Amino acid sequence: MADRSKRRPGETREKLMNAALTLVGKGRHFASLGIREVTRQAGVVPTSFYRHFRSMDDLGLQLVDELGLVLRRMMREARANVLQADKLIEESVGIFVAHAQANRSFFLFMAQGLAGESRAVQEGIRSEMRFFASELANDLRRLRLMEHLSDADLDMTCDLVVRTVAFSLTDLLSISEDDDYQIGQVRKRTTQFLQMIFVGAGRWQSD
Amino acid sequence: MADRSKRRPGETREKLMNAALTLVGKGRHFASLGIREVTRQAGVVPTSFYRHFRSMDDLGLQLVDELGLVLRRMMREARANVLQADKLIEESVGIFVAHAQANRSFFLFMAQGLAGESRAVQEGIRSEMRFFASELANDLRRLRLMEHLSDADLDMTCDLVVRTVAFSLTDLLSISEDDDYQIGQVRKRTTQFLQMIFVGAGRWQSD
DNA sequence: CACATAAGTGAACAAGTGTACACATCGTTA
DNA sequence: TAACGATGTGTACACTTGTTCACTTATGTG
Repeated sequence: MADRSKRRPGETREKLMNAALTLVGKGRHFASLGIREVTRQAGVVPTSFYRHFRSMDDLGLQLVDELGLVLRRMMREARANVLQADKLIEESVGIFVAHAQANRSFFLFMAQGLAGESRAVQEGIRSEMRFFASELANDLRRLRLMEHLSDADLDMTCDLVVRTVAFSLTDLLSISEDDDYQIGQVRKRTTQFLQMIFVGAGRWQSD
Repeated sequence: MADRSKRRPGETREKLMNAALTLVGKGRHFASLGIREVTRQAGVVPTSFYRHFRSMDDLGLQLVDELGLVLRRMMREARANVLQADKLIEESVGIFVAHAQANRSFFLFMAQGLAGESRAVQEGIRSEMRFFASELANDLRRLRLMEHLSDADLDMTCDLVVRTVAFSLTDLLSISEDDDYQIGQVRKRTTQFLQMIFVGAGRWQSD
């Protein structure tokens, strides 16, 4: 009757995950979403939900996995575009901001999840951030930057950088999607933050 | 019948706000709380809710106001106890951690609200953080610290400091309330972050 | 092709939800 | 004391919610 097209495997699963993201993108908080609401948004009958997810928390966990892919794509692009260490910070922040705009709902979900309801989602996001930080540390080593820092101190620095950027996310996501002026402000300020951190790291010595 | 005691003005109002905080303290997300749920936890009939709040968002806003008081108390204590600039950072972080532990639910609410559902609550918390940062800038000026920084750069630094501390909140709140070792780790790491930032600020020069 | 399995559907139910209304009770002020 | 406004209560209604069950339909493998 309503099957106007053949069934693609995993299609409904995607539809459900996208539906959740869409609702988050519309300003809703993930923790307040219900199964029926999501299925409705996806144009699917409530029962279908259980074919793919055990609960909303489960859906959240699978979203975290996809979030990981988004972050990896972002890193790859950053590595490709940031060739010389000259404008390193400025360009990286630019790429980050661009990705945050392009995948707004995803990053909203991430920001929400950090203080979210599900312990598992929280831990998943935290883990993605740790991975991101460790990759950043690798890159800095590869570029022969901050060579005077011990491994532990470099990790600490990268952790601080990632946190700072993550916090900028909440700024970015709380302003209008196409307020270019404000977006520019956030980018500028974030760049300054990172510059200050790296100045500190440059002079850092363990005691 | 059930009025075993005389009515104190605003008693139910407090009970409702405390109930919401209690639920948040138990791991629930504020955005997922319902009116009935809160009134049940408060031991009050659902209708009473409307005598004090227009909606859940409204309750959230009033919680933000109280949060402001908590923060101000914390600042006052910090100012009283941090006499010499010597161990300034370490002691301040200590006081912060202690307050976060003592008012766990409040700070949980704050961390949630930063990426929360209600625009108004979000803005309220953001505003509290701005105030906090500006007070910090005042204190640093008063202590004759970072005198080489322009007002704008000092503001920027303090903003970064407050963000960093706020992010540590999510670390702190995601670990067990009485895992003293982990708490110590967070305190240590946060202290390092701030030290690195201040090293950067010490060498900072506008360009 | 046949068949097992995965994916989607619709109806149903008990429980929970927000909100409205009319009424009771308290504290205060005239 | 009388009357009033603020606060608390009980009942009711129309929805929404999560989950279950039995059923149909598509897909891929032997």
